[in-house]
Amino acid sequence: MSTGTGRAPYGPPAEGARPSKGERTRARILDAAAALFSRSGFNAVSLRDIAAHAGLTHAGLLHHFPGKGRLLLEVLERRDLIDARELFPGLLRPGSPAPEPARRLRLLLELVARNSRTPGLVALYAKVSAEATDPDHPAHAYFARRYRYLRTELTGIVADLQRAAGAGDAVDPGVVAGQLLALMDGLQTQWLLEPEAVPMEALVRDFLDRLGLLPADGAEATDGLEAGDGAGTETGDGAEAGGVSR
Amino acid sequence: MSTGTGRAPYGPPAEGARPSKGERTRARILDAAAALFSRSGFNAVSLRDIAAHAGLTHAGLLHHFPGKGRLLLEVLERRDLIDARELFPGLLRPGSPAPEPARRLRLLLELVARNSRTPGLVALYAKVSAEATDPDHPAHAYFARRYRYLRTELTGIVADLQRAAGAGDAVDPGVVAGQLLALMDGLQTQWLLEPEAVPMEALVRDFLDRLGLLPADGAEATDGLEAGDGAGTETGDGAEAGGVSR
DNA sequence: TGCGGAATTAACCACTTGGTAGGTTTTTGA
DNA sequence: TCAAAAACCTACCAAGTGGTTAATTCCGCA
Repeated sequence: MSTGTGRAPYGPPAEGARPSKGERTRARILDAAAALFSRSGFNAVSLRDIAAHAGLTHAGLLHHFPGKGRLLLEVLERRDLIDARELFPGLLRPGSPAPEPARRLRLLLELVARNSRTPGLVALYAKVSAEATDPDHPAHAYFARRYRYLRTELTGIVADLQRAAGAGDAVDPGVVAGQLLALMDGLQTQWLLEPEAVPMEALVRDFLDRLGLLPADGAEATDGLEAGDGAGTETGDGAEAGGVSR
Repeated sequence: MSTGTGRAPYGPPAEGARPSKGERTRARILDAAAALFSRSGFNAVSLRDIAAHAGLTHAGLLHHFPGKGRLLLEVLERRDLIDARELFPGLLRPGSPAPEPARRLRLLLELVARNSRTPGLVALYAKVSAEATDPDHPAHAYFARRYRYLRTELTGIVADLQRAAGAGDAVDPGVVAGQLLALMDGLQTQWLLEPEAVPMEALVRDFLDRLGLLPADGAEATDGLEAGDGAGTETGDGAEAGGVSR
């Protein structure tokens, strides 16, 4: 969202300087696409809708993105960039200087909490990941890779937490990771249908607690919230979050 | 699937007699719609696709169903009818002669196992429930009602199981029910993307086991499988299952 | 056998879809 | 300042969308 991101199509962001007109439009288009995909999924949204939302023609939009599928992928990737910067550094840069387990757990819970406040992109990931189940879907490979990565990464976190808590390998960390990932996903669908009936964060926290993976607890749980969002600056009109659990 | 279901639109099925031509094509249309919705979701499938699959024109299809949304709802409802007949009798007939808890648990696990063998309708519920998150979606009310019902019903089952296992109320049955429902949902999305990497049934079973809700275990787990499908006779080309967890 | 209603169709409607072609305007950097 | 490049628009395309209408074919029953 907000200010400049990339300089040329798919290129790295320009750091200090004011973004060019093209860069600004590109960002506006991505914002609009994220908002509309969130509301109605991928298939039900037209390029003309998105373009109008961004203040240009759909032909103008296609000057910046080669096609609808590509646009979707860029929306998803940009979200990962903002959201998972800390939690799963390996998703972006394969060389992974992972933070310590306790911190990663806290970041994970913060993410769930943040999702609870932002239906928009939660809906994006929920809808598009379901659509992407179809092997022909433009984001199919993206989501398959994503889940594979998240499962293994989450397995590592769980194993670390078990070790830290002295809980041994009473339960297979891979199993717990798969369950945790599924839990977060499934809760989102329910929560989108009936927000007040599904306290996402509490349910995830309870799940972890029952496994003895939650530290001393207390009031330190969500402190430092919003601290990790960094350079993205979280402007945007629609919403945020959604990045990891879906 | 298979033979006759309703006599008139939305009417009860005719029992013994051979179904009329209209009833037969209606069933064929529902079969085709289920198969195609499963493959690509609701929005991405056209009435012409469905009609062609069923061997008629899309105008002919619209003689039997007043519109696309209605068709979707009937597909979903028919699935519930076949699938949840025993597990959640209250979904169909509000007067609920519920089976005993142990049996319901077994039925639940059987359902998960059956889902693991039938991607088609699992995909249907996964995709459509995600789409239906949108308040304007024709199936929105259906899914909201469905989840509400499943949560309370599952809460009852969990409470019964806790009582039967002597596990007291160590954990809130409502919490467990919500988690269980989410777990089953979330696993389906992952499983559809990468079937071999996600052993759905084992993960659900493990979750329940850790809560002490699984009985003695042993080989009796999936016996009597397929026993409960009853009059629907499970023909159809595409697949089955998917009914409850999504 | 014949008749009435159900089933089905071809043709059409107005509208939307993603994408392209070619020209015009605006930015940008020298 | 000025020209090249990037941005953007109008107009178009072929293909599809859900749905309607009016006519035809078929089925089932008397």
